[in-house]
Amino acid sequence: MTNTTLKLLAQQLQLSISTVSRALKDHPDISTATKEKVHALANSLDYEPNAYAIQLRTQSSKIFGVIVPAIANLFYDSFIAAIEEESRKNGYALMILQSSNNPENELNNLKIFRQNRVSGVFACLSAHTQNLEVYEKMSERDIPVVFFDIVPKENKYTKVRMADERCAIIAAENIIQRGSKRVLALFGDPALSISQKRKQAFQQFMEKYAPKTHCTYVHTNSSVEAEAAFNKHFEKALKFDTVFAMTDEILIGVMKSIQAHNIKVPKEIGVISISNGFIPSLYHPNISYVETSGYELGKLAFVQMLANIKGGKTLTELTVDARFVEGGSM
Amino acid sequence: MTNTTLKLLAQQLQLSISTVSRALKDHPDISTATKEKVHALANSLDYEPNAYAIQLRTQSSKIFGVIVPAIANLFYDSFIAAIEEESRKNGYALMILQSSNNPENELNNLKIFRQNRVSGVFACLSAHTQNLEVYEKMSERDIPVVFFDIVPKENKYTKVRMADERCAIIAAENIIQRGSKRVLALFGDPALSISQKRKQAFQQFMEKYAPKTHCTYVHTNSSVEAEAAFNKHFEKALKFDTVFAMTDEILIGVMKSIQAHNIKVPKEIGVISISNGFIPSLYHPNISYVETSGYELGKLAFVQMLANIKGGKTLTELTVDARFVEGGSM
DNA sequence: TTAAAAATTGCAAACGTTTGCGGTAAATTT
DNA sequence: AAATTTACCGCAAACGTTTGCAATTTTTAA
Repeated sequence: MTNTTLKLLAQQLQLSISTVSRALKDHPDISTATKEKVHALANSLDYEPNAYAIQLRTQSSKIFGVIVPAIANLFYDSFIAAIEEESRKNGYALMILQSSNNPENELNNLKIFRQNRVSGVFACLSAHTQNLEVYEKMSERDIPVVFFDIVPKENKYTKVRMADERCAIIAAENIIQRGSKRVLALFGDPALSISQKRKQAFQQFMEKYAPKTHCTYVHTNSSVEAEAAFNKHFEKALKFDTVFAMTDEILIGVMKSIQAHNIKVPKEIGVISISNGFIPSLYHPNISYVETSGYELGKLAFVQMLANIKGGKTLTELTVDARFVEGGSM
Repeated sequence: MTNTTLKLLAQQLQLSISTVSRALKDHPDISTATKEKVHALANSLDYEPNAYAIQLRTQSSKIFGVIVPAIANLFYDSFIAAIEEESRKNGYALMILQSSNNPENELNNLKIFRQNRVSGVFACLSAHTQNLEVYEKMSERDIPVVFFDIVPKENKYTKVRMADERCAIIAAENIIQRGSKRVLALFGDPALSISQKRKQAFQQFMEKYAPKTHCTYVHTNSSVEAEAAFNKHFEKALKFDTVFAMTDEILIGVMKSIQAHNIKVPKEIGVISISNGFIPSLYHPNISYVETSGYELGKLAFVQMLANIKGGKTLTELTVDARFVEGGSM
């Protein structure tokens, strides 16, 4: 079956295409009588405007592009869920592509976005992206880019991210409040700025406000590494009374070891992490964590995007605040 | 900056638009000399074909639509990851929308897909969708639909799903092999055909091959309910030696209770579930499970889609096979 | 040398919209 | 009754491609 077009409607109604077009969008030039006729026929014939023709004519699509390292990720998928919701409300659709942390894919994805003339793109840099030229190219094309989570350092870009330092500090506060004497603090890939920021803030805070507390800092790249690290340090005579996990991945490794050794939480050891809340809720007792909500971040990013589109450029770095969520592990 | 178009290239090269167009796609009619010239200029001017113009002209977009109940879901996001990979390989992009299990959203999403003239849609029915007219409308428009996971009953549709009965039977086999005497079997929403299928297959198999084993069947709708159900049944005098969880959600509830009571797995109780593997890997020992891979399902769905597009209609129901993955919980 | 074949390139229509502008008929004002 | 305003509608160009066909030039064959 061939799609119904304005032309078809016009023919059947003995009207011009322009009249039909205007009638469908309630243009004041058109009489109510014809408007009704047009709407009636359009409905019965299931008229659906051709988005491509519209975009070609108006030079503006109603599509946003999104680049994430991986969709299958507890943080990013809640981010995506958030902007998807907002997009729908605002009449946009989403085109989602994953970089798999591969700069080459990132390039290709951007290309697809350009070819589809997206109205804007939400981008999370892949881990080791150095070259930001591609993103410059987007700006030249007047396609706004909102960076999120993993963002470039230069402040000529629009970006939203978690308040990483605050997260680390909130965690440290709670550790101090617990009266911890020996803590094992596990961080992620040391090459990532997110690991650096969190560790630095954490360490500074601890040294300043609890200089007597003994902290051991370890970097791990996976949950398996985290498990091994915890095991190694745990089996030494000096036992930790608290463990801090910078990410869900690390927490998972830690908890496996804790379960394996049948260590009592929080009696024998306190556990605290930074998370969006899903993983901490899987254990008994629930793990206390500092919340970093991908969902909130998504909402914020969307606001930024809209501001960018409507009011020209707005170059700011916004962060979404963190809050402590009490589980039962401290 | 204005986008470079064929017209622009043509002007600069003193060639016709058609020649430039053909040169860029290596049409044999064009001499190598001009081809080179055209490519050179196109490169230096960063020419990107306008996807909308192409689609308008050729009446075929290179976009697939995907509808899932929720993106933030361990199963669906691996499904999405799979078709995203394949799509990229085949020059397609993805437009992903979530229904939030709301038939109204589902309708709107389909509309967006139609307006964007997607080449095909992958659809997972929302839980209580009854009216399949909308999908008929897609077919009328020659837009193939591949259903996945939650699929319609009628077999005039193309669908891929997990081998639900097989999953349940594999689980039952392992339970029997363990020599279980009393098992608690937890299933999901009884309204969903997936729950029905799994339960029926499980029950039949058990009754046939282990009639003496005492099975208690319970339906729960959330992980909290599952936890409560496990608690309730556990606290009765008659203890279970094995528990079966139909989904990750249920497994999560069960495991919380198990941790809370500090029950030893697998010594005091055996645990087995149906899962894609992520959740079972969070516990120590890893939970044994029957694998249902969203990733595999995605690959399969994509093959079906391509077949549909290339070779006209192929109405079949394909299932991806299940396999048992040994953890340490049985 | 001339006719025919092959190699190149260009013309123009079409895809389905939107929109500035001009035109006609009806309604209102003088 | 003439002049002016208002209400309604259509023409035609444009967005950036693709593609059948015709036109031109070059090569080959006779």
